[in-house]
Amino acid sequence: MAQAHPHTHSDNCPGCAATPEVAFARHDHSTCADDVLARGEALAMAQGVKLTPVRRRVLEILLEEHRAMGAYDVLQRLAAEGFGNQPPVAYRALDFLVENGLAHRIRRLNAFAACMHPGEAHAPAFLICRECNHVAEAPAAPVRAALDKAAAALGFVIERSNIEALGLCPACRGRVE
Amino acid sequence: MAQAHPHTHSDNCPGCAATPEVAFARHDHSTCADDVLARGEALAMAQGVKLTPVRRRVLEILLEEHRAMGAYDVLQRLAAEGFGNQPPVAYRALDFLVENGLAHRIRRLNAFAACMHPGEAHAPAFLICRECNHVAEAPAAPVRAALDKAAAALGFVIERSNIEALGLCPACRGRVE
DNA sequence: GCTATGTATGTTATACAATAACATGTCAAG
DNA sequence: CTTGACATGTTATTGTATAACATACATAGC
Repeated sequence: MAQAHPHTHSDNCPGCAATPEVAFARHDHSTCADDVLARGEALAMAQGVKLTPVRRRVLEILLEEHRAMGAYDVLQRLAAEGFGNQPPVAYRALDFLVENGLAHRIRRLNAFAACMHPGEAHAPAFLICRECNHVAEAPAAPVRAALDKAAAALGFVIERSNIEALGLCPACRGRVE
Repeated sequence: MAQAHPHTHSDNCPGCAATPEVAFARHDHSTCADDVLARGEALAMAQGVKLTPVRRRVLEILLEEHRAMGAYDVLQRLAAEGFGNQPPVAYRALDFLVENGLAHRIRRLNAFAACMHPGEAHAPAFLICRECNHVAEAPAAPVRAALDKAAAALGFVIERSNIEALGLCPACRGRVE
């Protein structure tokens, strides 16, 4: 199921920013998805938590859809497949994935997206295109470092962070302006 | 009305981070509030937009309460003072303030807080204490710079950004752990 | 094997957040 | 004085998230 769309899809790839070059470029996403899912399983195993059927399926859905999805979007797909069809089912699975670094919550969109490079220590920054709504997960270690520094100056210790930006992706910048 | 609580309040000051020293420290907030309100008016004037009664009152409320407030909290206070008591009234005023740099939206909390240094070019980062729920607006120009750089590497142009962090403020760090 | 315990899932109901759509009012430019 | 732009008021609805409780399922210990 991981290779749900083994095509080189024509949309921009919202989450794949393993390398800057692919972030907003066209590429075969099935490879990313398979890889991420495999790493997710390994990671869960290593952390002693369980990637149960619902949780795994939610991760797969996020990878298949390959975009930021609302909890209710996910829920709809779960329900169609015989899983529970009440909000908590989706929220619990999504929270689990976020908690364990397999997905991210994008608050600006009230949405969730699969983490495209789980396990790797990373402080993700999300770049949201206001035109096409695609989301890229940018490597932002330096951003996080700067943030830690700013917090430290106030004696504040950061445990989790959300770094999100709204703007124009390369494609849309060319198209609309 | 700006000097609503002319006391040296004992809570930590959630928004005042004009200088790192005051961010989480005790201080007389009335000065900050008056100053901010005055600057807000000047700013609105300069930008050719109007700080109408509702909008002004919302800003005052945010300054008085001196914490991140939900739209419905603000609405409740507006209603008590004879302004409209329907959600759009609060949301419109809040959106206006955010749009014009007089307030910030803290998505993690579904809340809004007065900007403590309007006009100054700044990319605010919010430090949210998970214990006392206080919010500090940290100066984060370097963070924003790093973020711009990361985005630029992907050809993405940032227009607006939200940088939020959850953790422990100095006071709570001492108290709970 | 059997039972106790923790964890995951299912379900009901509700709380909380935000916006669509439309009506009314207000003010200043023409 | 009318028009147009913008602000406000109001109704209704939609969207997002969680509390609280019931049930199932695994597995560690007896």
